[in-house]
Amino acid sequence: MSITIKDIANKLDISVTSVSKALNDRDDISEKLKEKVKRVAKDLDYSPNTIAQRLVNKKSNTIGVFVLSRQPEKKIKEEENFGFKFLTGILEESNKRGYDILLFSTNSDLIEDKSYIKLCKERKVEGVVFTGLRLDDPHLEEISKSEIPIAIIDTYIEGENVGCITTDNKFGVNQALDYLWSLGHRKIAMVNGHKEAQISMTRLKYYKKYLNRKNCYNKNLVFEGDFTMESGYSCAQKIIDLERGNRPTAIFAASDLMAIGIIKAFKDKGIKVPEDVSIVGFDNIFTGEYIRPSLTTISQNAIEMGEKTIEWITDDSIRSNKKIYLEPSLIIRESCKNIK
Amino acid sequence: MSITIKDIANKLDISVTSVSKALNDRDDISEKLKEKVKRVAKDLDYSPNTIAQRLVNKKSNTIGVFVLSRQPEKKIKEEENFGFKFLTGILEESNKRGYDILLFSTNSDLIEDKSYIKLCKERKVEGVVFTGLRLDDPHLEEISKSEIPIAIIDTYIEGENVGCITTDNKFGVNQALDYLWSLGHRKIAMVNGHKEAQISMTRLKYYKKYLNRKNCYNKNLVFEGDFTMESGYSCAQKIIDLERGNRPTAIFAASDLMAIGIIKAFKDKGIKVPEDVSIVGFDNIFTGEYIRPSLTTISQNAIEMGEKTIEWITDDSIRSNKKIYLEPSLIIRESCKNIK
DNA sequence: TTGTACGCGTTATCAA
DNA sequence: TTGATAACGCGTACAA
Repeated sequence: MSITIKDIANKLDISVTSVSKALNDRDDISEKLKEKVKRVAKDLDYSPNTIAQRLVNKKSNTIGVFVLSRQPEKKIKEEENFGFKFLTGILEESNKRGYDILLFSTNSDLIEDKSYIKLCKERKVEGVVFTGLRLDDPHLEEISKSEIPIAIIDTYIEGENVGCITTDNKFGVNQALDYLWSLGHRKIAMVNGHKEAQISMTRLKYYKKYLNRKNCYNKNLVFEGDFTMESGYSCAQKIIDLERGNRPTAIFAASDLMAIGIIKAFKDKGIKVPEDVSIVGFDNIFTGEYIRPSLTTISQNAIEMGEKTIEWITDDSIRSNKKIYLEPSLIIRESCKNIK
Repeated sequence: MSITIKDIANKLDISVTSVSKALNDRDDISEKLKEKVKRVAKDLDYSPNTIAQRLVNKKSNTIGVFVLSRQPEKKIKEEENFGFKFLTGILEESNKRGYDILLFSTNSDLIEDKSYIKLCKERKVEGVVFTGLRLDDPHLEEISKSEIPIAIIDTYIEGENVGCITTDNKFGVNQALDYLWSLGHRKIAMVNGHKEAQISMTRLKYYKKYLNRKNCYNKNLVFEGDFTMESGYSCAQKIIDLERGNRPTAIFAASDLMAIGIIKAFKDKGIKVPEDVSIVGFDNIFTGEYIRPSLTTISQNAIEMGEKTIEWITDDSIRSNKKIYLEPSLIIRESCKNIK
């Protein structure tokens, strides 16, 4: 059995109240007793029972984190679970602020019969982070009505207590397209993520806007993938099947994984990147630097995004701001060519 | 305020005991009352307070997971934190078995003044998983004396309640060397991880054994890196500095990241892989498939390793087995050449 | 079958 | 300055 304050009290023949006060450094207790208590506590290797503390304080000091997959229906290769990237920042910031991180994921079926919110309510978590939330998630309604703060990465949901931490996609898309445009590209295709990710819709919106402004928008050049490499590969095949004259000279992919798939497909057909077609990705994953050609991409700072979620949840003063945008940056590597 | 069983009891004008029994489907209570209670619970959107349950049951249903970095002193790029790879398996298995996952990492300074064990004791976790534990960690002693089960990935520590889940490194090293040997390589260098990782020592041991058996061991061909790409790069420079006649024809690297760094260094010097030198890595990270030449490597199944940690912790029947080995496999790609 | 009383380990209130 | 008592929400012996 564990040592409790009762054991300390017994040993010193004083009340548990005094022990509690001493250990909590309250000032309505003598220094002398404090020292005695602390020494005995150390001797006995006492550690407080946080469960009891949480019960009486009505404060769990815990934040729940859900790492959902961008594509739940498929078996996840761990490398593709983009969500884990945010954990470094989340952990760092929550430790700093004294919160425990309760980690959930929902590959398992078991968890499904309880809603996210139920899971959180039972554990009395004081905030929730979601990554990879889809627009067809059955629990969106519940999320929007939440009474505890919920920070969602890359998805904005209306709700008094929900906030969105995301990349400034408008900025990112414009960076990518400005760059391609400056290289002389006019027929720029987009390989987008699936419709159930809000960022897909956002990125498409700004892609459209940009090209419409330039009078170069062509709806036949928009392809729908699902963020995976495989989907990039098959979208590229469709592009290859286009008539020569209709082929884009550049492709903007909504994820690096898809960009890699696209490059692979082209390589398999003997089409050269960037000589025959230029490609810009999104995410800046590690691999992008090592493929050939290395991938030009829009870089998101995943660590900072993770940190921001915890900041937003734990700091009421910024919580009125429902959308936090982080500026992405363009990483220029080898996958684009000047065709002017 | 949250709804409690007291609220349900009040509403039905019965005792909390009956409510508790009904909700827990005990058989010393009438079906009728059960139904009534459950209906009201649903109406009120009641959810049990797990904190209270845990206090009274003296069971936290929680497993603590520490994701330490292989190289704490450097700023961690998230892509390099190999530890996250195990999370998929850990989460899957713990959900299946009804355990919560409390996630820790120790980049933050704050956490340092409390030992891992203290952190765990306070939270009454029922098991602990470590990844990235170093042999110079100040808390090893404490870990070995733990009263709760501790599963350590890739490190074996003596202790009644500690177990090690690891790759069968003997098998892996032999696979790599057998392969290189079969291609005609006799001068095989090793670029190892740092000494504070137990797997480094293990891998070195079997590397030595193998080459000694073949009468080909040369201690000047062993280089110490620290698993990072940068260290691979600098080890490669030392190899390049060797006199022509002493240069290895093949290199066995203890991590894919180092292998990538090695390839980079060679490329920078105009040395060709695999034409001039063959390379085998370890880990099978995602990027290995996409670099040029693609990387031949020993593949570990990180998901399964994660699963095993939870199995080992929660299933007493296998806990007497202090070492669980998972068989790695050789992934042959382009980075090795037959020189016979 | 139902309910009373107590305990889990801690903190807070208030009286001594 | 110290301590007795109640409370947090729930489960369980035991009594009714």
